[in-house]
Amino acid sequence: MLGPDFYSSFDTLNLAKQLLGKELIHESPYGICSGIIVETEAYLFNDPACHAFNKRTPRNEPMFGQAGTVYVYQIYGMYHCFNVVSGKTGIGEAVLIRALQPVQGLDLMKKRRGKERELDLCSGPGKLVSAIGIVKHLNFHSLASKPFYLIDTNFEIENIISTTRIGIAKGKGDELPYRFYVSNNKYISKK
DNA sequence: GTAGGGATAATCT
DNA sequence: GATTATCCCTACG
Repeated sequence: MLGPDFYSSFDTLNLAKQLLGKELIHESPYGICSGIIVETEAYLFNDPACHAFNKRTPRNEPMFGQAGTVYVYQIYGMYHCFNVVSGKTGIGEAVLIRALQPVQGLDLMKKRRGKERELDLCSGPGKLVSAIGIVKHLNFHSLASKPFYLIDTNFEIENIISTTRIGIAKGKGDELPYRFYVSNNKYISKK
């Protein structure tokens, strides 16, 4: 299991890249699901798209905690997104996990998602949250402990592609190259 | 296979 | 009252 020092050893942009190739594991009461992280986005404190850009509020409070804290929030009234808090404690920054390559618990993921194709399980931030059973309850959880944590792997990464982020309004940080994904991986959310 | 739009509610102003 | 770090279905070629 990756410990607290892993998350605090990098600034937010570098952590976003370091998270690629790590295996995210959730041991829920219904079973274990996991996947390799293949796509991330960084959100910095001085970045208009960051939830913590304006000020500290009840919703973004986890972002100001220790690096490695879980930040889960609801979006569009129906979906949840999962972030890994990054940077120094007291500064609101985080890395959005956008896609996984499924590894363990495929049957449970298919059941939770109501989809059969592997490509439809974790190829988007809302999808992967649903697939591996992340719930609002895990907000503020530390990824350095069970039941929700990361491990290192031997996953081979040829190259990391850096592009602009998905779903950001024009003029609100849409031009920043803060999206990262594993090249030639078919499980990413989109090209 | 791809483009367009509707669903749906917490959060903040 | 506006906004939103999304997903899925439908229509069309």
